[in-house]
Amino acid sequence: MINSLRGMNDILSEDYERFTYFINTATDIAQKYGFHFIETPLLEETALFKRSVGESSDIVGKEMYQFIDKGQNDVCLRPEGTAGVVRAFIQKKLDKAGGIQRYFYHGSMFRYERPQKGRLRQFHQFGVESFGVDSVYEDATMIMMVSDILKKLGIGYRLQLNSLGDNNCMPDYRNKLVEFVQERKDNICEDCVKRLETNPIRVLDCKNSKCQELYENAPKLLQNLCSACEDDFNTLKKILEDNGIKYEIDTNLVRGLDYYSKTAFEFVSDDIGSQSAIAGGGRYDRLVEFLDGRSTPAVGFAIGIERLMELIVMPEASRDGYYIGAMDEEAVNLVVKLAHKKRKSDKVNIDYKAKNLQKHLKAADKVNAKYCAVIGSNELKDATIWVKDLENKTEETISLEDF
RNA sequence: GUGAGAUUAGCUCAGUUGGUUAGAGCACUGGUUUGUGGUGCCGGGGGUCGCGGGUUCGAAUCCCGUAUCUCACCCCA
Repeated sequence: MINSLRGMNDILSEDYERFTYFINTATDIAQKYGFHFIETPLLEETALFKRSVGESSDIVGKEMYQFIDKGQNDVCLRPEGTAGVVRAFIQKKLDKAGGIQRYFYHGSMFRYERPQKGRLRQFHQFGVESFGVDSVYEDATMIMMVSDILKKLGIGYRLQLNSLGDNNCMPDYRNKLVEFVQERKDNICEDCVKRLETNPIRVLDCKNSKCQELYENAPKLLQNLCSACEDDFNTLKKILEDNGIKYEIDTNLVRGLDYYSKTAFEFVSDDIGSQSAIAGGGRYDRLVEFLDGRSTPAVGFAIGIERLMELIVMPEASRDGYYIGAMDEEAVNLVVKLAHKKRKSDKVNIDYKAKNLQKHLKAADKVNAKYCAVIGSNELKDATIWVKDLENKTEETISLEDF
């Protein structure tokens, strides 16, 4: 027997219902915010992710499904969605077109990791990218959108906020931090020593409690912002407060992808185990330029669908459509014909075997049909059909023409 | 990549110190006082006990390997 690969799941039945319910509600909300769907390839040139996500990140460094294709191209399955959308944005010359472009997408992402709760090798994200708006109102709008989606799905969350600064203040801050950490180099963990070289900001995010103790008095990002960044951050907080969205400031929140600047946010759930980040995003004003486009401000977020699955509160399934059955072998043909006709307007389940009434009612109940319609020898005789409303428990026998 | 625990019927799980044809509930299916469901009664099918080796007269049970799942670390959605 051949099984699916490690960390790659089939989605069917109830899971699929949940999955599509999520996609539908998220899509609906994104469209209400004025976003348009975009689909980008699952396979991209490896260089795209090396440049955007960053070679120092774990995602690119050790988690990519990367290979050389038959044309000797270095390609990989996308590990995240933003890079592809930005690539498309530039390729279609929308950066030159100016104005505002807003997109949403959903689809499979691939990371070669050890699977655990809330983490798969092929997983699904729903994401949104907005180009051409430098106002912090857009950042707030992103957060409101995630909040709307989660609320609509009945999911509780905590919102964590931080500002990563911009080209103006970040380099200075980074130097300060490096200096601070260098002085304590002998006592920090191996990973942090590495981070010092590759991406020093990430030491803040280190899970090692000894390191965290040492960094407690480290210079804080938020206290080293330039006035423009600080103003924006304060405005953002104000907008969120005005719109009734609670947040926590987390000065150590560092997004794992290199392209973020200024606003960074993460939605976390306390109900799903250790992989608690259910959505994350922020501003990435430098990325378009970095990928050879004309400098364009941008913000976005992504939601991890699998992590939400068990948290989604599904609306109650109501009875729907018809179940049609025959009690007489001779009526089966007729039943098939009726189902074909009825399916033009309603959902119809049908049984091809003649059975007694009790069996049909049970079967109709099982598929959650609203009506159970049955033809037996009596009905066959006078060209009628017996229809029972399973919800209201009423029944009637009507002519086939009226059915 | 590291660590821990699992893997027996479609699903959830029993299986006593290794000992005859491996069980239950649910699901599926058939019958039922001859046409009324979600909540009756009686019956039936379905498992090479994850896979591959080994120990033994004998292995679901003990040992080794391997795959997958789960949880955690790391990282992230």
